[in-house]
Amino acid sequence: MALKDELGLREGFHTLEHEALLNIYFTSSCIKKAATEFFRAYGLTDVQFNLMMLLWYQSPEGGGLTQVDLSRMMLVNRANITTLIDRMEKADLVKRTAAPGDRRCHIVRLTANGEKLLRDVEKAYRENVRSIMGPLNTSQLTRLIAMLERIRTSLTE
Amino acid sequence: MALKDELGLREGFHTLEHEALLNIYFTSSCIKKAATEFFRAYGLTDVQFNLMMLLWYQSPEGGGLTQVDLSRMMLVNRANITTLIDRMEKADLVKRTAAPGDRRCHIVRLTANGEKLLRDVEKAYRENVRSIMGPLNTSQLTRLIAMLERIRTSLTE
DNA sequence: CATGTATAGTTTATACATTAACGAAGTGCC
DNA sequence: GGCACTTCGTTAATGTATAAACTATACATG
Repeated sequence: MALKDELGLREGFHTLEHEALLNIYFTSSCIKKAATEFFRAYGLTDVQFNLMMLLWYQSPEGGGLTQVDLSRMMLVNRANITTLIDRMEKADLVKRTAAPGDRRCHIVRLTANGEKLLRDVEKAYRENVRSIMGPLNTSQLTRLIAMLERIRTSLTE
Repeated sequence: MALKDELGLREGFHTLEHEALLNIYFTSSCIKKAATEFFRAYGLTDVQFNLMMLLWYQSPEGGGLTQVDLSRMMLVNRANITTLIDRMEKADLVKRTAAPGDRRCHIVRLTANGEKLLRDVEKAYRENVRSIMGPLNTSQLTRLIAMLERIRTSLTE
C-alpha cells in the first residue's frame, strides 16, 4: 500500500523525491518497531542486540571493542555508548575491562550470560530478517542496496 | 561505498537480506542526521518540521488536526505528541484549540509565527530533498518506493 | 623533558520514542 | 436515564539520541 494511504493522508507528496525519502524514513521506522517487538520476548532492545552482535562478530583476536569502536560501528555519538553500556552492565550482558597499554580505553566484552543469550536469539533473528526481506529476490536486494549507497554518498557531499 | 566500509567493520554481513535491512536502517539514520543539521539553522528539529508540514498540507477545511491525527500520520504513539506539542507551544510554533462538539480533543493549529517560519524553510527543504535524491532517476525512485512498500507489507503480515 | 594537541570516556541538558495507567468525555444500547 | 465500552489526552518510568563541557591519558615535537 502507498505510504500516503498507510498514514491516512488527505494529500499526497509533491515530488517523487520526497515520497522516496519518506518511504525510507517510515520503512526504517516500521523495521525498528518490528525489531523492538521481536526482542522484547528476550528482555533485549534492538540496539542492545546490535551491540552484542558487533562484540561477537567484529572483535579482533583478543576479543572486545572499545566504546569509541562501538560508537563508530553504530553511527552514534560516543556519549550515547556510556549510558548504553551502563544499562547493559547492570543487566549482566557485557562488562567493561581494562585495555592493556592505554588507560583511557574500556574494552567492552560479552559476559558469559550475554554470550549465551546472543546464541539463543541469533538464529530466530536471522530467520526473521529473511522472512521480512523475503518478497525481494537477490537481484532486487542488490539493486536496493546500490540505490541506498548512492543516496548516502550524495548525503555526505 | 559499502556499508561495511562506512562503519569500519572487520567482517561483512552473513546474508544479502541482512545487508539490505541494515542499509535501510543506516541510510534512514544518515538522512535523519542531515535533516537535524539542516533544520538547526532555523531553530527547528526534523520532527517539528514534519509536524508543521502535516498541519499545513493535511488539515481539513476548518484547519488543524487533533493529536491523535498527528500521531497516526507520524507513526508514533499519541503519548509522544503531548510533549512534542508542549515544546512547540512554548516555542510559539503551534497552539492547542478547542474542538467544537468534542471536549476530549485538542485541535492543533499553526500560529502566525509557525506559519511564517514554515514558509521560510519549505523551499530550501524541497531543494535539499531533490539534491539528496538527485543521483536516482524517476524510474529508480519508483522502483525504490515499490520495494520499500513490499517490505512494509511483509512486516505487517 | 616540556608543552601542546589529540583521543577516550563521562556528565549534563535536552529531544524524541515507548508502554502502562489514569481521568475526562463521547457513544451505544437496554 | 444509566451502564458498559471506547476514545482522547496526560503522566510517569524508561531507553535512545544529540551537543557541549569536562577529566584523564597518550602522543608528537621542538
